Amino acid sequence: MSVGGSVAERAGAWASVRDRLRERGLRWTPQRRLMVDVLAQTDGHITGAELVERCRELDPATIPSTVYRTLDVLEQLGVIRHGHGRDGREEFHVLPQNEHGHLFCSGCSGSWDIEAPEASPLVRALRRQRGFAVDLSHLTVVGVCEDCSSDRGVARRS
Amino acid sequence: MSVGGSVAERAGAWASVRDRLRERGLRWTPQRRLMVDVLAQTDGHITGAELVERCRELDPATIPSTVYRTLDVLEQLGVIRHGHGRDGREEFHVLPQNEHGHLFCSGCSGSWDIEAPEASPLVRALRRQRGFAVDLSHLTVVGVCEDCSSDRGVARRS
DNA sequence: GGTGCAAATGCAAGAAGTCGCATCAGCCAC
DNA sequence: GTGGCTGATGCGACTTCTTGCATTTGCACC
Ligand SMILES: [Mn+2]
Ligand SMILES: [Mn+2]
Ligand SMILES: [Zn+2]
Ligand SMILES: [Zn+2]
Repeated sequence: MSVGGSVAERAGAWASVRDRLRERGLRWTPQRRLMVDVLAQTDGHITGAELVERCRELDPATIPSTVYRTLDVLEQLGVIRHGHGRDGREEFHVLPQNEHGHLFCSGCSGSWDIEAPEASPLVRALRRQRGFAVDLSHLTVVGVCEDCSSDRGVARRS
Repeated sequence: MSVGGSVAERAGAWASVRDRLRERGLRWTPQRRLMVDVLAQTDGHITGAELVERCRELDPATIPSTVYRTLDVLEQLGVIRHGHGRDGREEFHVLPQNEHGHLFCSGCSGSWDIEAPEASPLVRALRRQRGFAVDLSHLTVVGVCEDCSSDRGVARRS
């Protein structure tokens, strides 16, 4: 399930989490409420460890295993989606306005978003050749950026 | 540095590791010799944890931190290259005959290789638009395969 | 064959999760 | 409001990997 881009839709998505859980026979607990509060104030990306930390600031009794399990549930609801950062660790896209992947340079550690139009050559090729539907949020491409390859990855430009 | 595809080139690449280390002022130790022996008998992919285990079978005194540090060194020599598996953990391509990425279905847990021709639409688009050189060995694409999307990801076909 | 320096190792502590299990508590029915 | 079912939490053990530091050892040079 995807979430729309307007401010109202974003606010609505968070407000509806409680009801969406109950519809599925799942429960609305103080721990989940805290996590949703923190996520609603988060823009862009967050790792599990970062979320544990931010929840602990508000409630020091926060338990990591509960946070990680709830992240799984929230992803099933479609309110967050994970990709993988430079080191392969999961990073959650929090209500992404526009679905995107990530591009990392292994030379300079730079990173850029990959928007849908840029990914479409791959997405279309896999769809046509295999009927495979690529998850763009989950796409992480690594390589060497233009600056780093002309620098040979080491020298500083003048 | 990339390694060729013939049997002779593969054997040669392993045999030259000792000299390639020394050229760089690095050392050839019993621990490194063991790891190279194990890797030379490995086809395809291996994780750090798997390599630790296989080294321990031959030398129970094997220490994980030594293995992980040596994997970094061997990757710098170009004799292995890492990508990321389904869970984001590093997986090392051991003397890959043909460089390839991986495609994972999140519905059925299926996986397939992505060979260069299939990746070339993405590789060319990023090269043209950004001058970015994609590392195909490092590419992991996740999504839903044809069977899983026609099944709605759950039903069994008749 | 010794010597010395820098690289590598072993070890221990810690980070980031994951999992099983006993206990707790949301929530639906009454 | 109470009770009870079942899902969620807390907790502890474990996995996989990382890092700092003291100690060891490869190897270039003589
Ligand atoms: Mn990587
Ligand atoms: Mn993933
Ligand atoms: Zn760069
Ligand atoms: Zn599938």
